[in-house]
Formats: sequence, C-alpha cells, structure tokens
Amino acid sequence: MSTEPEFQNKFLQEHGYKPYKCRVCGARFWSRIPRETCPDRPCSKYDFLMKDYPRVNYLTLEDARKKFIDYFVRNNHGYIDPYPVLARWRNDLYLTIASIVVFQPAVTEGIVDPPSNPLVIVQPCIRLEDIDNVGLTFGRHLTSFEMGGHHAFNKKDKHVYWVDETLNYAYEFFTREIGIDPDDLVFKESWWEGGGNAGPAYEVVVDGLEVATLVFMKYRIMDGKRELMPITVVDTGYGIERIAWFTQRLPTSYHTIYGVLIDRYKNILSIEEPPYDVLKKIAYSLSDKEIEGLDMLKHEVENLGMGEYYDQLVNAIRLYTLLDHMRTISLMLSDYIVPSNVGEGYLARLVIRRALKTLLQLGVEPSRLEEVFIKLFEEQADYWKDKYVYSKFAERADYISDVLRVETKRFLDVIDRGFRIVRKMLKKKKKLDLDTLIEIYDSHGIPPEIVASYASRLGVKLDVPPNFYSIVASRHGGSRALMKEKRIEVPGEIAEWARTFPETRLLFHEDPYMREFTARILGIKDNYVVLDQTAFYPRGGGQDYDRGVISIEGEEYSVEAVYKVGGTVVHKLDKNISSENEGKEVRAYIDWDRRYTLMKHHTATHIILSAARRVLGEHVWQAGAEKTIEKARLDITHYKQISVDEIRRIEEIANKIIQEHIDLKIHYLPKFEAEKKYGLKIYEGGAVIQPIIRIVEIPGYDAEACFGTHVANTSEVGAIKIINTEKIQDGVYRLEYIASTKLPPYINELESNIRKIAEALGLDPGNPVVSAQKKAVELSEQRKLISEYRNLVKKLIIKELENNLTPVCGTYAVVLEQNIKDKQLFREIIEMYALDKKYIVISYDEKLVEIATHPENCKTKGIDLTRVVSELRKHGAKGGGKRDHVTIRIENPEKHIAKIIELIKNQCRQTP
RNA sequence: GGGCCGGUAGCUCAGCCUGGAAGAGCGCUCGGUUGGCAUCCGAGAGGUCCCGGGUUCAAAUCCCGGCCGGUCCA
Repeated sequence: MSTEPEFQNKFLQEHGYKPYKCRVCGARFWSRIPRETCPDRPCSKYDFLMKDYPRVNYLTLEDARKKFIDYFVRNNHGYIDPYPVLARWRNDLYLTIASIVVFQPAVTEGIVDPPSNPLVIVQPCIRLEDIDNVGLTFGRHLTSFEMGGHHAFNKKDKHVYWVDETLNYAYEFFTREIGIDPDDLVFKESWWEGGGNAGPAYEVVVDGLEVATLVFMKYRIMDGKRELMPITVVDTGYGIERIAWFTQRLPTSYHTIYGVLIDRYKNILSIEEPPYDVLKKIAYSLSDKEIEGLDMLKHEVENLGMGEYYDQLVNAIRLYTLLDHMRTISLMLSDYIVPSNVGEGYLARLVIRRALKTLLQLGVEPSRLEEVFIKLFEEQADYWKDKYVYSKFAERADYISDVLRVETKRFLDVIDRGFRIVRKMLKKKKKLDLDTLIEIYDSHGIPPEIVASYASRLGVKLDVPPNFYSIVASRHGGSRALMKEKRIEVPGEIAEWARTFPETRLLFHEDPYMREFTARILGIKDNYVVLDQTAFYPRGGGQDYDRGVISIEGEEYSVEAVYKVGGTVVHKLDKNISSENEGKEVRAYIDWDRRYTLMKHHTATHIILSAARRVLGEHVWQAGAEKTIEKARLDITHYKQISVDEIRRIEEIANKIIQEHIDLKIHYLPKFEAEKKYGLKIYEGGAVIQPIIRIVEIPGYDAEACFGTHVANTSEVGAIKIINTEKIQDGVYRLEYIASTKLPPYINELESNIRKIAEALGLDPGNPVVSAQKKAVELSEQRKLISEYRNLVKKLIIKELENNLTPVCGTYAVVLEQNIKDKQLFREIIEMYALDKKYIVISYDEKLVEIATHPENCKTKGIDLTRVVSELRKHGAKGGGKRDHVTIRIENPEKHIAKIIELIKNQCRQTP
C-alpha cells in the first residue's frame, strides 16, 4: 500500500517528517523525531495522559467542536448542519456511521453536487460494533461520537484539493489551533475501506491517541475488485471527543464528555468511582492491552497491585456504559427511531436492553427500573440542553420517555418469562450447560449474566464463559448484515433492453389529468413497447400502474401493465406487436376511472400519513404503502398499540384536510435544498438519489419526495374511511382505507352483511343488536339446559347399564352403545366406569369399539386388552392401545361384542 | 433478511422426547365457612390442543407446509 502515490507526499517531507517503520506492528509512519515504534496503541500506551503540553489549552467538547468548525470555515469550507443519526436518505444503511455517509452515495457517485465544496461538518455518529467494549476500555470505545469531517470532492473538471492540502490542514489545526508540538505529531500510513469505497489514509496520532483519520477515497469496489472513481473524495474524520479529552487529560473520555453528569449519575445509582489518580493510573497502564471481560480486568488490576479498587472499578465501568448508552439511546430516539425486532428499530432496542441490563447489574431493583431509567434520560436531556444537536433530547422528551417506559416493561416481561424458563430447565436438568445458556439468551433474550445471578439465588452456581457472546456469534455463522433491502421491480431481459432508450417524457407529471395523448414508438420487443412520451403511469412509489389502450393505425392494443426502468417507461401489451411499427405514431387512451381512483388513493395516503403524525406523534414514519384500485394501505412506525380512539381521530383529521379544500403544490428542487427546506421527512416513501427532487406538498400538512400522480385539490379525495388496522410487525402498524366513490359500495356490503347475519340468525332486522344480545342470552341458557339434560340422560343410561351387567373375571362388563352424537356424554360414562376397578367398559358406535378398565385390573387380574385387539385383527379389525385401554376399528361392531367378552374371559383363565 | 424458541381452558402453563382416556394453578359461577381477608372447604361451567396436509387402526404428541408471537444476530 505504500506504493500509493498519496504516500509519496511532499508536505510531510518539507515539514521535516521522515518515514519510519514500527518495530512492533510493522506499520510505516512519518515523524519529525526518530522513533522505534509507532505511538499508536497497542504499540504504545496513552502517554498523553501523563504528559504536559505547555501550549495546549483546556477545551470542552463544545470548544473543540467550535474550534474545528471555525478553523475550516476560516479556510473557505462551507459549513453544513449535521444530519440525523438515522440515515433516512440512504436505502442501504440504517445509521450514520461517519460524516461522509451524509454525502453517500449521491455526491460520491457524482449524481448530485455537494451543497458546498469543500465543506465542513461535525456529524454525530453511532457505531455499535464495539458495544461490548464500551466502558471496559475507559473511553476508547463509544457507541456515539462526533466526527468532525472536512470533505473535498474532486471532479475531472473541478479539482479542489488532495493530499498535501489535507495534511497541511491537519498539521496547522493540531499545531496552531490545539497547540501540539509538531514533534509530538505522527502521521501513520493506513488503508481505509467501507461502504463500497476504499483508499489510502493517514492516521494522525499523538502520544498514543489517534485524533484523526485522513482518507483519500479514490477506489470503488465492484465485484471484489478496485476501480478508480471518477470523483475522488477527501474524507476526514476528526474525533471531537478525543481532541477534547486530549486537551483535558482526564482519566477517561467519559469524564470529558459527561462532566458533572457523572456525579449526578453516581448519586442516582448510589455508586462510587475509584479516586481519579488511581483511575488514571489504571487507564494508562491498561491502555496497551485488549481487555476482554471482567475476569481479565480483575487479573490485570491485581497485577498492578490495585486489586482493592476492583469492585469500585467495575461499578465505574458500568457507570460509563450507562452514560454512553443513554446518549446513544437519546440520539436514536430523538431522531424518531421506533424500537422493533427488525431493522434500525432493533438497533435501538439492543442499546436500550444493554442499558437496562447494566442497571440490573448495578443492583437496581426491577420495580425501580423504569423510574431510574427515565431519570437517567432526564438528566442527559438536562445536561445537553442548548448544546448542539443534543438540545432535541429535551424537546422530544415526551416521546423518548414514553418509549423508554414501554421498552422497560417489555424488557421486564422478557426477564420474567426467562426466569420461568430457567426454573423449568433447572428442574429438568439440575444444572445449565452452555447449550442451554445459549438457548436462553438466543431464543428468549436473557443475558447469561442475569441468568447466573438468578440461578445463584436458587442455589445453583454456573459459569459463564468470558467469550460467551462470541460463541453465540460464531454459531450464527453466516447471518447477513443488517441492511435495508433494495427492491427490484422489473422483469430481467426487458429491463436491459429498456435501458438502451432515452428517458421517456412523462406527460402524467406535466398534466395528471391527461386522459389521451399521441406519441411515437421508439422500440418494440415482443409485447413490450417504449414510446417517446407517455401519460401511462408506471408502477412506482406504491402506486399501481395505469391501464388503457394504444391504437396503432386503427389496430387497438390493450395496455396490461406499465413499468419504469431508470427513466424509461415500458408498456406491456396484451399481444405481440410487429417491430415494423417502430417509428410510427400512436394514439393512446388511459383507463381514467382506474387512474383517478389511484390518484385519489395516493393523495389520501399523504393525507393519512400527515393525520397519523398529528395524532400519534412526529415519530410516525411511513414503512411502506400500496395504492390499488380497491383500496390503499399505509404502514407506519409506532411503538404501541394504536387505539380505536386514535384511529377515529386520524380519520377525523384526514377528512378535515379534505374539507379544507387545499390545493396541492408540486415543486422541483435540488436534493440538498429540498432536504434543508422540508427536512428528511420528504423521504417517507424511501430515499431518492437524484439531483432534482419532485416534492408533492399539501401546504400546512405534508411534503414528500414523490413520483406519483395526485389530485389537484384535497377535496377531490371526497372522503376517507379507515377500514382495517393491524400490527404487521413489532413497531409497524398497517392502516387500510378507501376514498371517494369506493365508500358507497363498502357501506353497501356492510349493510348487506348485517342483513344476511340477521336473516341467518333470525334476528329482528330493525334492531339486530338488541336482538342478537337476546339471542346470546338464550344460547347460554340453552347450553345450561343441555348440560342438565346430559346429566339426566347419563343417569338413565347408567341405570339401564346396571341392569345388563355381564360378569367377567371378577368384574362386570358394561356394554355401552353410543347411539346419539354426544361425545362428551359417553366420554363421561366411559371414564366413570373405567376408573372403578369393578368394571370393564366396552363402548361402541357404528365403526369403532373402545374398551377400557382400571389399570389395576391389568396387574391383579392379568387383563391385557391389547391381546383382544391382536385376536380381532385376524377377523379384519385394526387398532391398538395400552393394556387398560384400546380402540378397535371393525365393521359392524355390535356383532363382535360377545366375542370380545369371550376373549377377555379367556385371558383371566390363562392367568388366574 | 437469517437462526433459534414458542402457539393447549379467560390467564400462567404441564402433557409432546417414547402416539393410545385433554390436565394443574389462578380466575369465573354456585353452595358452605369466616368479624374481616389474595381465608378455608365443596360443586360446576369453560377446549377448533394456531391452520392445512401427510404417516398411522389411532396424532396435542411424529413428518411437511403455512400463519402468528417472542428472541438473537455484521
């Protein structure tokens, strides 16, 4: 990799830096003073913690962020506001894991111009892959952090800057702005890969701490191979927290980030940290080690002769974990992630459950869990008030607290259920082996630490291997990445063919009310046709395609389906069409009834979404939609059951929007301008990666990037009726509704159903409800009556049977004919006799004989009913059972009763 | 999206491995007991064993497919 020209830089050489090779890790790095090893861990410790930097001033997180932004703005970088941590603008990623993510893929692929070039942004990011290490590594690992990025996008016709300028910025920033001596600054050669891109990189390291990574993204990875990109990107990541930590040299980065919040958390949780000097010494001493698990930590701390602080240290680590997780949770929820068991919702739940687990480990009683959890969040919201993007914690506290409440309850339910399972397993197996432990975690969600502490309360000691989670992970093997799926809509070979045509002019966008048009045929393949322009809407954005007729020189073809391939619209006809027709002019007519219904359903969907947001909250996000001719449906994210009352209010607001007679507005805006003006809500229907975005706006209510056709005024929707709601997955609810002229047939059907029900049940059609209630009472009375009759009949039958007993082997054979269809009645009688040692009961209906007796009789009298069965098999019977209970399938059972009694008698003679 | 676990009375579940009579506790109804109660005693009602198919004389139980729920996961 050192062959990359980016490593043959001028800048470093001119500033007195020379290349060295690390004796330990072998990496090449640039330094002004000779060094044996690179100053990056694990080749080196956190030496900065113990050093003095006379020119370095103490910076808070706020200061560090501001300094970074100011410096680059001063150097002609346009400032960009941070984006949410939930990557709504991307279809291939859930969370914002780096500042460059904001500009991928639209800008990095050259589809859209950056909002500014070069630019600077400080982006809150979330990375969960090291979640296990949070706390344990004293602040090296965070689940959320601020990445300062300055980015330049170099195109063929516009070169902005590349390696030397980037190194210069880093050099100037760290030496002048932060005050680090150039001799302490080291640039380590590295390689970066991610998100389908790759390139050479420099890590900027100061005395053990990596403070920035400078990546020169020049490759795209296609099918496993690297190819040069048409656009090269300067992708830098400055660790804002780390820079602040560096200037403060506190024992951990948590102390820098969370300041007074640490003491407030300690109060709430009633725990103590070890003294600062002890903490600092431990953090420093362990900084070149990979601590995996508490056992290893204990060992290392004892080696340092600080074993007495171990317990405090463990509490402190849990404290840091909570501080970290609470900020991440707050970030996720304030960007309106709805916890779920799939997708980004799962990631939120994962962090929430880790935090809750940590609280339990700190000894918080389950009954206080919710209260403490909410309190910890409220403290974060208060601490971060008025600070950068974090001010939204407090602004959206209602939603966040409510979600935390719901999730805590769910977690406790899971734990509760888990404990029952643990009890059951312990009863069965007496001890829990690893497989069981994995099942309890993997299938039931109870972390082994909690199982262990519960088991020890039951007096069972069990060992959890320190690498438990990696064992689980390895068993999962090839489970695939958490990635949003990409939908593929078009039939294969047709798509390839369609791509050879220019973009179709979309008449339905120019005039959604156009019902007929003239166009020229550009291409024909079997029964597929491409025109130069069309008013036929292709399926997309959840709106179904149009149908209609194309007429070519008097011959009519019916349009069955319409698809969109890139910018080309493909019409599928009912029959093949001769390719001689290419270039000819056609007259086309769309099925207007169908289209108009689809338009109304589409606008209705935007209306419903807006109404749902008003009723349920701003977290409501479209998770899917479909508009067909029959009905429309919208899937929305929400974290608890939607009540009947809420549905009614959504319907009310939706119909109010219709009544308000609002003109829809269509705008075409550049991507970044649209995002700035309307927010990322425009991507409700999915991310749109285009330079110009079509926005459909219902002023005052909704604005979305949308390709579909809409009515001109909300009043055209007429009316909306929600006809069905269901939970389609955790955190996602489906609303189905109809609009306009679809309402009367729906109501007619309801009415006719009521009529039919009334008729079938003989209800008063004028007042079916009261009449049905009466019927229900009647029914339950009749049931009671039947039960009384059954008891009566039972007595009669028994009396009858008592008069017809046949002595067999010291018992009496009771022969019971099942002559009415009342299974329960006969079951009761059979049971009564079979549980009495004095009887053998032989019961039969038209094809089945059942014989039963008390099991005792088999032992004392040697009765074995299965032998009766094997005997009868010779006469064509089938059946089997246990010694005291058999069933026999035989034709005309009543003819065999005497024989059966005979066979039983024979048995007890054989064994007296 | 994939793996794993589950679906039996109103609720919580047992039974399933090894096919053969659908169960317990709580709750409910009725009766008795008690000054009172999350009292005690007794009786009773309540079931599409998730759905569909297969194997079998016989399926809650075994096999296949589906639906629903839970849970874990780059």
